[in-house]
Amino acid sequence: MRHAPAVFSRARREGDIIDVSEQIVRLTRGAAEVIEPLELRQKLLRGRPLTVKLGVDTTAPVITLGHAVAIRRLAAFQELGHRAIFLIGDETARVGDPTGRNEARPQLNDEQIEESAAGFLAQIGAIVDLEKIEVRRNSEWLRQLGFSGALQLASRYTVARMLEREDFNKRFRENRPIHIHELLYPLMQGYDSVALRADVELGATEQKFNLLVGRQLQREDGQEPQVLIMHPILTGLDGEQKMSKSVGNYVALSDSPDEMFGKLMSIPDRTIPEYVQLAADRPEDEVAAVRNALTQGQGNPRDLKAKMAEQTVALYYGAAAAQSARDRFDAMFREHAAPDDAPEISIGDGDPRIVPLLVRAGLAQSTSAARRLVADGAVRLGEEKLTDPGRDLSDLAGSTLRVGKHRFIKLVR
RNA sequence: GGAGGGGUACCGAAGUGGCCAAACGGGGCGGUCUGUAAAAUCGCUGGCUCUGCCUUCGAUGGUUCGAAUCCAUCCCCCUCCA
Repeated sequence: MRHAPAVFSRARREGDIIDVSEQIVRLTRGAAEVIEPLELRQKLLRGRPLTVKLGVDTTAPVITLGHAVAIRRLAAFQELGHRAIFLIGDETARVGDPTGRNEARPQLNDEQIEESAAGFLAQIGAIVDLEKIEVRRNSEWLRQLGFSGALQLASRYTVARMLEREDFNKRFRENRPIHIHELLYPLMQGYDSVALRADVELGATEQKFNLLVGRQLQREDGQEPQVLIMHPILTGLDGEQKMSKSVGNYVALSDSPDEMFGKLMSIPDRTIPEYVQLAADRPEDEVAAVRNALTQGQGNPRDLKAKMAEQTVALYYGAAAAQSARDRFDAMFREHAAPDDAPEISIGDGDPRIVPLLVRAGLAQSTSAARRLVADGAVRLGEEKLTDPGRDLSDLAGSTLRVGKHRFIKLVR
């Protein structure tokens, strides 16, 4: 992102003095598009806190690093002393946002909505200080609107303009159903910005249409239109589809440091810069440095990836935990060393033969599966593969077996 | 309201009387290799007292020496027309 030369207007926040240009760099880090950058500068130059709104789909049961991208940006505003509003679309959840879907989302009842919102807030505590952030619900104003108010809102937009939106357009062309209430969704979201008198709205690039509706409605209401800061959509671990729970290519904020680190190490090399930017949330010059190193073949991509993974884990668990997750990963996957805390299984507790023992240890779901593991050569004692399914392990008390790439059990009497 | 299409293993999808524990693809697991839980490549992927036996193809009941495949009833999805 490029900006005009530094303007020396200053905002005073929590004892720090941060000039506007520096603020812009921090607030738009990782952004794909800002509408309009100049307006953002003007708003900041006034030196008063901006009202920033992030609407979230709190119905997601698991918060991923993908969700975290936007939330981190909201946190950045809050840290700089702005008024950060986390907007729960409780009323819109009753409608079902069609964005990014090819069909209508299910409509939820109040109980489901509150339950998922509570779960959502509990998970994002690692990113934002919930004490300092304002949590609002759009039912506050949407319910007061009433039917006539809704009609008035609906009269501000035409069907043709709504159909400009790609997903609606596609469904319309393909003769697939578009429910009338779905057409109202962008208006509801836009009206949220009017009701909050938002200066800035954050959202993913796929939200652009809805975000722009907010600008228009504010203009019609006589307000200064909000600035849109849109972030890219984080690619999932598979390097193909966007990160989501349903695809299964995700890292959850609730993942342990080890899980988080390991999952991040599985991304394809070409997505490393994207992750440095959006997952590790590093500044633009660092992202550029990584991108250069990769294209010019400097250094091992593996090491760049490990650094990114460590930085990302550190955001949620701190530097020490991230470092030790990295150490454990190296020990387990590079050196194939047994961890100190390998689970123990008692040979004496039942059949001492290898097949039933694997089942008892939970390393195979059935006797048949255990037989397959043994036949495949997945079970080894040091360098020796144990391939006899009838092998009696009574004499091996005290040794550690490795099963597959990274599972270990310690045999005890 | 009318007409039609479909429900098969974790998912998608073949199979329409025996050669079917059920092709193929994905996913998962494992071997080799490696820079990693990447890529590539090979193998496995219902259960068991495992060269054999038992259970499975929406549900139930039939026909048959024999059924995922035929018949009956029921349950559930979808499309088109109105």
